[in-house]
Amino acid sequence: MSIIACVDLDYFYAQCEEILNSSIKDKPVVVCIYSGRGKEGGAVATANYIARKYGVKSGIPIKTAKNLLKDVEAYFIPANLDLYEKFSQEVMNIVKKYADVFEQVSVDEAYLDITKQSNSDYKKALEIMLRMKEEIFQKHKLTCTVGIGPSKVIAKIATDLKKPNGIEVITPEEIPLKVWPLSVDSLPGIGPRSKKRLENIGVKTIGDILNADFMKLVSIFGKKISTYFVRAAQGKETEQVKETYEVKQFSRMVTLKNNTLQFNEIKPYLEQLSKELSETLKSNNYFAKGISVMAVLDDLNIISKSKLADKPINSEKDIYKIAEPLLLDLIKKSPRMFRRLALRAYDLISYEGIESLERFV
DNA sequence: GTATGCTTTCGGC
DNA sequence: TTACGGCCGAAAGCATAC
Repeated sequence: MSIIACVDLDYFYAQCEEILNSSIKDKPVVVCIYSGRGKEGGAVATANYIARKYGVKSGIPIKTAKNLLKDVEAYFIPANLDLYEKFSQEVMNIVKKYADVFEQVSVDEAYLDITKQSNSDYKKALEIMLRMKEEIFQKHKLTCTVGIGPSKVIAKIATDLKKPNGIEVITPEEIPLKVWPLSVDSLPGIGPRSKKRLENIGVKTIGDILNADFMKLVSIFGKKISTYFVRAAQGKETEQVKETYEVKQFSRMVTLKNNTLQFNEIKPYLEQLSKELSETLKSNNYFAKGISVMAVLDDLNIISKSKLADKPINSEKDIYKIAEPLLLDLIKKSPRMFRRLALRAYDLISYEGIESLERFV
């Protein structure tokens, strides 16, 4: 039987800032991404748990956060993503050592297959993960939360139960007790929409999924998703921990100074994004075949248009040449003004891939 | 009808 | 009362080929 661990670095961006300046850590810390629109335009990336007690959380406008914290001393810090990336790499290098197979899924989260290390023994698995937590804290003064279970989904759910700075084991035998009473949206993949649809057929908890009429689930969600729900609820979904995590896309995004639908006003932003995206591709040794232009409208709805190039590209000029007609198309069909603009490169090919391709030509 | 591949939208962090 | 980032992966939606 597999034993999987999920490692989640606690309130990561804000914790990095606390480590950098320990004098702030007894106060609310809010890490912000400023848009450049007015002094306080922008959104909250994340906040420490003290700030969360006041209702501050990821995604809310910075102004809202300031209002929630107006009566207390609090720190609002602009995000320093490069710094967090560096912290992440150092910590993940420690985490890696404790895994048979290691998969990083985001800057602050990783899955570990620890079946062999633990000899399929949950008690041993707990000891190993406690040692890992200890090493991370000793070396970086950084806390994380670890969930351990028979599958990725159960490990993830275990993590969510003990945040922050916790550790939780859910053995297969404990799933009925610890997992089935939880609300359906504790299951990764079930958001507000699916939750509502499940509620309509009387399914409120994860355990309810297993008592529901399977054909009814299939009629609502289709066979594939319904099967996932059931397997995941049983702790029997078997998604593997994948060693190599290959990047699939790069994107760059900017908030316009003013909302507009004028091509002449938007053009300089597209040129800038083309330049930045080209630099990102080149510095990571990639070419892209697919280019997509995306606009966030003034009502925050998103429209996008994409196209495959005839050949892999990575120069600013080639990217812009594909992107400009896409932008003109979007402007033509947009029902509203643009607020933000993004440029994405997908269908990536690494330099090595190109070379091996050329050998066949 | 099903498989496949591409485009567009959604949602997590 | 409102206020609103910048990424990413993948699902959903759609077209085409057999």
